[in-house]
Amino acid sequence: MRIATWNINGIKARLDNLLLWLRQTQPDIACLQEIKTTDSSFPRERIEDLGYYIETHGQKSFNGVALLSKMRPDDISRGLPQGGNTAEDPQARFIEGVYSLKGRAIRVASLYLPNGNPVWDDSAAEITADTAGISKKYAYKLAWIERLYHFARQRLALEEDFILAGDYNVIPAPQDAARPEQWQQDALFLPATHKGFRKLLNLGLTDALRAVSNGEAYTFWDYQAGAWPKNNGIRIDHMLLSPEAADRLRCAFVQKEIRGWEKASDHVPVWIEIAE
DNA sequence: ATGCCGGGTACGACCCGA
Repeated sequence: MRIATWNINGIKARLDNLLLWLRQTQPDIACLQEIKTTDSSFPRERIEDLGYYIETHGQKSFNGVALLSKMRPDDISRGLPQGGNTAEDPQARFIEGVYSLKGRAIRVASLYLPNGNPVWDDSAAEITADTAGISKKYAYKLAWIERLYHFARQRLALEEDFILAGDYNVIPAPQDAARPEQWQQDALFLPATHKGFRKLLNLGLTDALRAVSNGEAYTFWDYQAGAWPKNNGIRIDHMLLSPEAADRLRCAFVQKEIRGWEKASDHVPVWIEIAE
């Protein structure tokens, strides 16, 4: 079974690329991020014509995530639980599907973790020992990682195949950036960001790409400043696996060449193969 | 280079991304 994740940076602008990719790569489940549209405006027909079920959690203009799957999902949930806080998250960044694979349940989530920049600005958040002077955007990112931690801890207790896939906006280590010195003060690389990501991994999740290779595996190249021709990339799209899913991991790939396509997204797809 | 490109909104510039 092939499961993929791709931040497509706008479903309407990327529909032809998405259809071409679906035909070529044939993912059984595809996690999309930054669909940048509402559920009712999502262009369903040509994707359904390729044999995919579509589940979306969208909003107007920004964010938005989706799950495409060749099998019908048994259950779908939208939004990351707030953990004690009943307020709805106004940003559409999380959707989870439950699928049946030869009698087993497999849970796959598509997530778009907040960017968090600028880290320091005038809209200082609540002052605490850990967060003095940081922006509301960075505070939201750190809180979102903490919410994801609590969610993952609950899911891991089920001891099922569970895959957390998406755009994490986290560069895990210096080797995951062509120019790590450029990211030292960035929300994608700051110590507090790494601390949250490590806490998540330390629950027992496996970073699928790093489980199969220590080599260069960038997934994002900025549109600006010739980042793509210079290969000034970063690895920020990840697939984290429960121990049950990691046991079945066969391979993991980054489809780097797709960054060179006409009208490319600034992210490329990542996919894994899981033994059935 | 706190904005070099590109998408969305909506039709003139702004907001946003990483």
